[in-house]
Amino acid sequence: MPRAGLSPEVVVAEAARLVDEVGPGRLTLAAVAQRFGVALPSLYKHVGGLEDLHGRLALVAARDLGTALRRAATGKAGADATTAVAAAYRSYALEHPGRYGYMLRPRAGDEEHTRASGEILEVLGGVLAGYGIEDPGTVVDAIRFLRSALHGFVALEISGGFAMDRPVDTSFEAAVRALDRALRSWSA
Amino acid sequence: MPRAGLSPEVVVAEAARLVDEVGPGRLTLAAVAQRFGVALPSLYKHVGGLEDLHGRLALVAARDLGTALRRAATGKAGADATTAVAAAYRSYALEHPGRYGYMLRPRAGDEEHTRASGEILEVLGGVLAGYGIEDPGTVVDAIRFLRSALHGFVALEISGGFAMDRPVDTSFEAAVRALDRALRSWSA
DNA sequence: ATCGTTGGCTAGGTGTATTAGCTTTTTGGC
DNA sequence: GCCAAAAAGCTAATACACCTAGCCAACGAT
Repeated sequence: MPRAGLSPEVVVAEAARLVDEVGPGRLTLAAVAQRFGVALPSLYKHVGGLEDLHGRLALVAARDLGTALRRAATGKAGADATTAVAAAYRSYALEHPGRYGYMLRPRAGDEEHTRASGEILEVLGGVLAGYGIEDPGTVVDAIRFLRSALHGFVALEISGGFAMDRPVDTSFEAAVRALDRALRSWSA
Repeated sequence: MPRAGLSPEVVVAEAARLVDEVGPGRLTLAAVAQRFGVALPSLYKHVGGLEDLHGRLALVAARDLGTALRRAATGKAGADATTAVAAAYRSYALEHPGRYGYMLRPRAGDEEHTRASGEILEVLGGVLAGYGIEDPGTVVDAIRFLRSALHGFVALEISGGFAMDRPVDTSFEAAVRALDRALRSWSA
């Protein structure tokens, strides 16, 4: 019985790769086990079950997206920052559609996920600072608006919701410009 | 063996009610059958299976949302139309979170769903007309932007993504105003 | 070398989806 | 009204998937 060298991290990473291929909702422990050439129950030595795995994917997605956004935002401000962060957001979601789909479904009371989400919000807040949006309440509104537009766009794109005959890239650029205008006039 | 009086419509309607209670992803044929006091396989006389049921829910959601938006938009233009349509969109999604979650996952090649989605897009296009956005390509971009923002907002709200300490209603109003500004300056 | 811990395994139970085939009810033509 | 055909329910059986329990081999520290 040679060992497969599993660990929680390895299992989650492979599950993330798998779910990006097959799509969210089609992730099964059976398939993950098969990838490792291991019997299904062996996975329970590393993760708590399917729900637990979902939650871990949510964490991975939130963390990775957060760092991607952070990278994209550094050294930029205003429209540049908006464009860069939006592009990074979309890239991550399109390259990792499976894990992205789990990002919003963390395990109940997952402190790490809360922190990872906070990182994302902080980056978005930083973008807003470049527009002079500072009032605490207003910042929350603007963050939610920005996040809604980005999430909505990529969610629709991933699910094939953009069927009309126009390049999605073009529409995304237009959306980013629209966001920029909305943020510039936020105080109005 | 008295009959239960099932039909495709009745089954789908009950499934829609159920999924709004338990949440998308927790819909099972077993639970639907139990609601009717009927054995599970009996459902197969009316729907083609779980996947088929999902697709039918997608159709119901798209149709009902479309008519709700149409009602909200009639007799309004500009910011009024935007506000009314946005409110109707959010209301439908919050009142029917389960079926809303299936709206974007129609059965492959579902012609009726395409038509129902077209109705939604048409209403949104009508809103844009009030802003003088007429160029065909530009209209598509604006529709996608509007839809992204609305979908993103309610998707985040339904999944509990708005955890910060500020009323979601307030943020939604701010988002609608931002959308209005972005649309007013669309040609810029 | 050994002993405890860890990481695999098999076996078994539960729940869901699905198909096959049977029976009863309803219905429609005569 | 009767009787055949269709429709709508059923039970039985299969196929997966998740999960738990408990066994045994491999590894690592002493």
